[in-house]
Amino acid sequence: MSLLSYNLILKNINRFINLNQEEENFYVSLLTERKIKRKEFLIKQGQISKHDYFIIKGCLKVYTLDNKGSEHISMFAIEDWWTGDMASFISQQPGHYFIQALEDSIVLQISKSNFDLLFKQIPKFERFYRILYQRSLVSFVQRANQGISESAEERYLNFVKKHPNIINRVSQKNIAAYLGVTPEFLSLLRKKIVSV
Amino acid sequence: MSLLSYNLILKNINRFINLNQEEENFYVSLLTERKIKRKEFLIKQGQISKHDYFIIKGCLKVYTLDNKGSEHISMFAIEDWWTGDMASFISQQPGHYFIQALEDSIVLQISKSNFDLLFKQIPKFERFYRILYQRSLVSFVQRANQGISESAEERYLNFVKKHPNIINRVSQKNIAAYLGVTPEFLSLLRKKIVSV
DNA sequence: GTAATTTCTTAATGTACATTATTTTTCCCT
DNA sequence: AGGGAAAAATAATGTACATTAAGAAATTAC
Repeated sequence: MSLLSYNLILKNINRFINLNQEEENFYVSLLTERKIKRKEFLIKQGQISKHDYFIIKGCLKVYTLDNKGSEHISMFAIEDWWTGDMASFISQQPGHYFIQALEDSIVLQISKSNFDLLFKQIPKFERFYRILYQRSLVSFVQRANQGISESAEERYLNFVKKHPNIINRVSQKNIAAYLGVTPEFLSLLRKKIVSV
Repeated sequence: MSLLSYNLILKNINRFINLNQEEENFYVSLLTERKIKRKEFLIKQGQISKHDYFIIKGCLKVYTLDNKGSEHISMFAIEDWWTGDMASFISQQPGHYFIQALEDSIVLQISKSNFDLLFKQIPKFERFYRILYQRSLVSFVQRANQGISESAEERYLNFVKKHPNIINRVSQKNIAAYLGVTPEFLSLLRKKIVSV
């Protein structure tokens, strides 16, 4: 595991809790680095999710396929973000999500058993995840409401404003699958927006 | 604070962590009981949310008004559930949500300062909230996806299956505002479903 | 560097749901 | 218990977005 990876994840964690040198060493010992090429999968629908992931470099999408076979992206994960199929990881039951790399990527992963061990050995991590989940909840509640209350055009404009960096890295087809519209309709929206 | 309230919230907490007698006493000392009549508000949009709530009895709705003035319900809170405007409560900034009683209700509330104190005095509560938030996240991620990927009819049928008890207590107008459709369209859906 | 794929655009037609208005039913209040 | 208010049903018309199909542009792969 490279020094770069090590620094990035510890800096992420140190936003909320302070670890001493010994704790840092122990924590890092629970992680493994994994390289994944564009189009490869971290997990697939139906599998039990064995790991939780932190992105060091690259970009991935988390998505499901509905019964009609169409793709719904629930998040894009880029550098310094956490991702995974939480429901499957926690329950160790088959999951509903695919996680696929959109660019060659590097992630750090922690296994379920090491995740459990972590809380036993360094209870401070309860606090870290309490705060991390709390913040995630705030944005998911917001997104759940937006999904229901806003038009596709509003959702697109909000996404552009909030994640300009992602817009430039990800195809419109994927943006459409995130917004919950067809690529054709997104194309139409963009044309309309530009012409205004 | 009644013995009934006391037992219900401690039982809820003991699902995830074990408190000794002293800890239970301290925890309960941080709470206050509040009665609220049908149609009254716990919090209103624009206010800073001073408390987090646990429902002892009754039923409330958490909702926003969008810029067109229409109502979007993000959850119904009933007995043995937690609720609040988490974003506002945590940040102590003005919030976006209303919480209104649909029936005469009794809640236990904890203030922001007591919430902070709780983590200092009984760090086990980090674990409790870590697990609570983890579980909420799992269901919100699911709801965010359903909001985007399913038709109104599918969302209605899922809601009926998942929360049959709530269906019977809450008006169709409110169910419609939760599902993100008009009451007129929900009425049409129900007619169609019954006739099948 | 060029063929092969994939992505993006444009346009015609179709459908899920909104809006508005009216009537009927249920519920609430004193 | 009865009058008033809110909720629910029904129906006509309108709109946001889907679907299908075809061609143009951009990327990928060998």
